[in-house]
Formats: sequence, C-alpha cells, structure tokens
Amino acid sequence: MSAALKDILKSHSLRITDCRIDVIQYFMDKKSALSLGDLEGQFKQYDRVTLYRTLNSFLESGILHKIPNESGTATYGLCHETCGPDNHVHNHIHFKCNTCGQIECLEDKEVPSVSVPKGYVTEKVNLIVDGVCAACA
Amino acid sequence: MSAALKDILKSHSLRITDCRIDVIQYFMDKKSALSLGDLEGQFKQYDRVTLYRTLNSFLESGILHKIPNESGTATYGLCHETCGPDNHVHNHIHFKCNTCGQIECLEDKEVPSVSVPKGYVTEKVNLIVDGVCAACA
DNA sequence: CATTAAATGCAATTTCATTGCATAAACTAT
DNA sequence: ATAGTTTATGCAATGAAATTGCATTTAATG
Repeated sequence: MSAALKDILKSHSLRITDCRIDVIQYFMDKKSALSLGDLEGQFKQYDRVTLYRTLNSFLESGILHKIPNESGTATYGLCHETCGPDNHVHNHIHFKCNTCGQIECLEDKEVPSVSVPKGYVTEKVNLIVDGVCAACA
Repeated sequence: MSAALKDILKSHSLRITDCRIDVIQYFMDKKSALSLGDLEGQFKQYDRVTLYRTLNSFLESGILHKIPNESGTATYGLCHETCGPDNHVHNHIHFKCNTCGQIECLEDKEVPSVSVPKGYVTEKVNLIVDGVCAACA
C-alpha cells in the first residue's frame, strides 16, 4: 500500500489507519475540494463521525485547509505547500464552478498582493473565483 | 423616521416594515458583516424566522450580499454599489479580524484582476483577507 | 506480545437553516 | 379615508449539518 501516503501521515504525527489513507488518497485523486458529505457518500464503510474527525485532524495537522464558501457546508482542500498546525499558507486561488459545483485549487496561479488599510495586519489571503470551469464551458 | 431607508426599500420593491427598517439601519450603523445570530441577539422583538426572511429578501433584491467564510454560519454585508436581483458586483475586499471576529468590507480597496486558466470563465471574485484589524492591533 | 495512547463507531445532542400555515399588517385603487 | 388584495410576520415544526460522550477497538512502542 502506498508508502507515500503513510509518510504524509507519519510526518504529521498521525497514526496510520485505513480511513485516513483512503480519505487522503481520495483527495489526491479528485483534485478538488470536498465536504464531509462527499466523503460520506464515497465511504459507506466509515462512520460519519470518523470521517468528520479525520477531516478535523487533517485540518489541525496541516494536511487540509478549509475553503471559505457561501453555501454553509464546510469544504476542504489539500495543502500542497508545507503546512503545519500553526502555519497554513495558501496563496493560491480557489475556483468554484457554478455549473458542476466543483471547487478546485488553481495551484499555479498566484494570488496578487493585497493592500490593506493602515493599522491592519494581513495574515492570510483567500481568493475565491466563481464562474465556469473548462470542463463545463 | 428615516426617509432614506424607506427609499432604499421602495427602490427595491420591498414593503416598508419596522423589521426591515431596523435591520437595514443596524447594518449601516455596525459597518460590518452580520449573521442571522447577530440579528437575533440584537432584535428580540422580531421572530428568528422574520429576521431570516428579511435577510433573504435583502439578498434577493440586492441590498445585501453573502460573504464567504470558513465558519459555516452565513454572514451578510451591505451592498454599496448598485446591485440588483441579477447583478451583484462586489469588487471590494472582505477583511476578517481573527481577534475580534468582525468581518468588514474594505470599500475603497479594489480587488486586483485575477487570471484564470485557459477555458475558465470568471463571473465573480471574492477576496477575503484574514488578520488583525486596526482596532485590535 | 503486552502496554499505552489514540482512533473508531454508536447514540445522542446541539446548532443553524428552512418550510407551512394562520394571522396581521402594508400597499392599491377607489 | 377605506375596502380589497397582496405581502410580511409569528408560531410551530421539520430538516440538515456540526459536534460531543463514552465504550470498544486498533495502532504504535518497547
């Protein structure tokens, strides 16, 4: 079984379990943002709560990041840069297709620099583009 | 009572009611994004559902816009440009303070132009900056 | 392989979002 | 002003998603 996936878990001090391997693999295959509901639909063999806690532990350890959205349901994306519990850096763009509903991370697109008013401190920048993706256009 | 507020409602074909006047006034006073919960806390005299529907009608008519966030609870901000039911244009930045939790619209800050991959169509751009606001720094 | 710490599954709860329906209030045209 | 029409409100109820407690199982460690 994929040693690379295990190494990811190990390097984040997470125990290696079937659920975690499957979830992280799924994120890599789909290449898009996923919600708890998506995982529930995909992995009937795991309890909803287990998947929920898997997402949370991935979030805390920096394997996943949360993607802001208007819909109300939390969606997560893989962290491609080296993120840890205390530093999440995601200066890439999230693109949400209004046709298929998929959210993906545009890794190669840099987030332009943003100026904030005097006295404000920028810690994280999230850029979400809505529109139609290439597959749906 | 404020004729300006009534005009806003009229121009959006909404009936003038106490609840709507109070809510829109509150948004203007606070100058920050608000959630349904915020309104519930502020206006005990109105039913939760009424406030909920007030937000929705404001959203549809273009008085408010939804602000994407990671928290799961929907938050709304005033539309300062001329928005209507079918065209919401919000090329300003949303700033979320991680200390006080407030979300505000930085009206004067333009969202820089964003390039998307070939074949993708941009419809809306949301830029959310996390950090510390001037009041909390 | 025994011990320890952490992950899982189940049940339950909490929180937030949403709908139906009867009543009350706001607009329209006399 | 006022009758008639349309829309908004309040209450009750439901739906959906997020979250917690606890007993059991499983992964890591020596």
